[in-house]
Amino acid sequence: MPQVKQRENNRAIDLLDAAARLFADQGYHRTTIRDITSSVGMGPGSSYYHFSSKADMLRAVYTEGVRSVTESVLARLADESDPWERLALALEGHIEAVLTPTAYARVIVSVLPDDVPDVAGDLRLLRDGYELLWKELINDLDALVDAELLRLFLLGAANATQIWYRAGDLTPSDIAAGYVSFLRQPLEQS
Amino acid sequence: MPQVKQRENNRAIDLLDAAARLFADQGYHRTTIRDITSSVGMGPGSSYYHFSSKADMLRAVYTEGVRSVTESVLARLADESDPWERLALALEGHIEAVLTPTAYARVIVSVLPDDVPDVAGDLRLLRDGYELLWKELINDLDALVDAELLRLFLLGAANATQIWYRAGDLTPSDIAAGYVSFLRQPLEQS
DNA sequence: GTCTATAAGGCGATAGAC
DNA sequence: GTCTATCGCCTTATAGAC
Repeated sequence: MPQVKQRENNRAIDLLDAAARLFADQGYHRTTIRDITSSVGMGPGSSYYHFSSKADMLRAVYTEGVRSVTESVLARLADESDPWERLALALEGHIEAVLTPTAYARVIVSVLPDDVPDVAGDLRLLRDGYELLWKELINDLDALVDAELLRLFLLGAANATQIWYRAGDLTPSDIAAGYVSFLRQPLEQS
Repeated sequence: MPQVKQRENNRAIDLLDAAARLFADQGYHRTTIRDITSSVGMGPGSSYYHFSSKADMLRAVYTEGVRSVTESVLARLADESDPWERLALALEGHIEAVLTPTAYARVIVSVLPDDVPDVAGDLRLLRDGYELLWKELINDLDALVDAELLRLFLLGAANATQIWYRAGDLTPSDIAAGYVSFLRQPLEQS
């Protein structure tokens, strides 16, 4: 399997950039190999020099998506030790990655593993690895609730931003701060 | 446009049942007309007597999905006046509809309007109508927060259950109760 | 109302020239 | 490494028999 060779002046990266954008914008099935190659000025058959199949391109996009969102979240956590502040920072990193037009991480939200049976197992493993990070963040809150349900609640809401968000309204940072405050403060007036 | 004729012994309904199930399970694009017709014992061309196109079937499924989830939510609200209890009941109705294998409402979550440009406008109108109900429910809380963001937060998390839920764990009712309690009570120990 | 056969086009992937 | 041409398959939708 011809993987992406870093550091080389490599057109494979151009292909992946285009694939990530198109997969996120149109979905995997509606995106054709011709869409991807033509958007980087290649002929229809040329992508097969770099990737063995369309599903192989998705796997490469997913891998880079998980790597970059993990890096982005961890970078924000470096200098913070308060668990609730850490949660807010992580959420900000996650939402920003999920909403940034050029970010590969968009695809790990918009394309579900089951959408592409050929590589579903690989995609699920990548997702699962990333979610370990979130299990830790939630556990560190020591909240007296079902930690797993809380994680699914928060991450579900965070990923759903991709469906309704349109630039110009709130910033990803506003959304993250709002979401954490919903949980942190009691909303009920008593 | 040959719409579904109620009260008649009509195989169109069999087709819609199959289409709803397949669209929700596999997505719209991966589901073929042959999948749908063969699962009700019809030949490939016969669906065109009842529906003018595949997108037309999706529109019919969406319409019934919105109608039934609205009905299900409103039924639960009939005898309750406390705004937080109403929210919990509505969420339970919504999540149950979104998770029940035979419910058409699954499709309004799993198939996004933009997935099918041909009928995207119609689908968006149907969704918007349903969301009015939720704007009311959230406003009635009189919570001192951005009501629109709170609605998107809660509904986003509720719809995301469809991705991770597997029967046998929690019930839809457990999930709804948990989600509302996360918002209602302060999670932070101070 | 449903069937079979087929039209018309798009798809992923391959082959061989350059 | 990229091109063009094409294979083989699958798709939605239509036509006409029954």
